[in-house]
Amino acid sequence: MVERIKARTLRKRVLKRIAFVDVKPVEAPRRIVQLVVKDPKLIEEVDKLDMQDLIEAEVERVGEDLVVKSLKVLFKNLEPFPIAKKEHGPDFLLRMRHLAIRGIRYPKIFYVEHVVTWSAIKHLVDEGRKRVHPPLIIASATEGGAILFPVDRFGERKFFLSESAQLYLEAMIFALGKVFSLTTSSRMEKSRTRRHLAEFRHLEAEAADYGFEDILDAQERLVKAIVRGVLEDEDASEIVKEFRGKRMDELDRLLKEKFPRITYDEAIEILRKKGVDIKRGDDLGADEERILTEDFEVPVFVTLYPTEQKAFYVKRVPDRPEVCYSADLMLPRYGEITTGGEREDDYYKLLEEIKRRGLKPEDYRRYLDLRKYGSIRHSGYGLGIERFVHRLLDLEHIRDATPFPRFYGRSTFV
RNA sequence: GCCGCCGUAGCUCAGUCCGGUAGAGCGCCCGGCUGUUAACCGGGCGGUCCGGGGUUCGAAUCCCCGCGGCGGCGCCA
Repeated sequence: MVERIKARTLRKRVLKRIAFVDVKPVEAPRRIVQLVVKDPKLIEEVDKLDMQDLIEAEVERVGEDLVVKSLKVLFKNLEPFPIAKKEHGPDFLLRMRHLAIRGIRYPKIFYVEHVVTWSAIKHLVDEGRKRVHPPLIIASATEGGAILFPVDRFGERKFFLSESAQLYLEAMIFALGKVFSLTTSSRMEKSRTRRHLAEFRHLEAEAADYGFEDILDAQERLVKAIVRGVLEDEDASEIVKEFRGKRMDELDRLLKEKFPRITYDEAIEILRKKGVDIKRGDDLGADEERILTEDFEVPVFVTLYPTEQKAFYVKRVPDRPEVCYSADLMLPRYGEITTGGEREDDYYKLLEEIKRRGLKPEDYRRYLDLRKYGSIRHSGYGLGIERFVHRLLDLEHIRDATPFPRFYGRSTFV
């Protein structure tokens, strides 16, 4: 049976009387197919092929082989493809990212990212959440930091790129109850680490009538739904196995076991027992997070952080106002993957907290209105898609978890 | 904002400590090979040694400044 195939060449091995060409079919570029060429005239043609030429071939299946019967070059490279089969440095691959994504490794990563994203969205919709579309140009900071990207002169005023949709989601719960958004958040954090991007895909959710425990449960369900979705997808599951090597049991346990929940105070105690010089009130740095999670096999929630360490909008624990209803979900040996909590719903307490932190109440007038005109207990969380993929695939650097990464310290972008 | 490392062929790097006329592998071009799969074997082409200044008879190599890249801290998802 002869079939026609349109494909892009990837590698070739040409011998005297036989040639082999690895190609990626146009309609399924993640698949690598080996074509066998025996006809002397066609071998001559194959010898002239460059990587990434687009060919059309008639092939016949002979046993295991796909034997080429005819060959036509539809698009010929004008110059040799710059990306070789062998090793490249990170800088070169970033400069060439628009071409590198044609390779073997990147398509796998971005396919998994698609499955991760889709599994998350499907889970949230199945749970009754509605997807909403918050703005990306904002007037004032969500968390009051100096990390905002300014939008240069939009009219008279200066605006910024959003670093979180949270404040808008809090408004939207009054329209739709349980909502979520998937937007691009931008943060000018001057971070040069393998888990930071200046621009990342931010999945955020907010729900009316959700308390602190409810939102922890919601985050646990989401993380499990994503992992389940990936494992149930045959291709994605295979890719994850390939990237993670033997460490698949960790994912099986993640699905089966309830995520432990320890308080910040308990985390400090654990660290002290492990010989870390730390006391209550201190920040949990990267080292501390790693040491803390090294004995856990599944993600662990660290809850009830000191109020001073968290944002102004987090609700304080009524009989212990020095701590608040905020939790980070930490992955073993990685660190934070989500942060969530219950929001302060009392107008006067929120106003007082804004003033106490030196923020301007007029910048948060509309946010305060959400409490002024009849509020409700509510909670939410945020998850970084790239971080999830980074950890799921055990990638060296988070910048490989997005096609066109932007991060601090790089002067040019593809 | 802070700490550390690096810049040599299209790509990945050696040569830098201890100054003396530029190297390898891959890619590319040519030739060989009946089953390859990072094919293999032989040959060839290919260089502003990041830029500028200084020391020296002589600088890829030592010193200073600049630019670019990489890792980490803090911050965060």
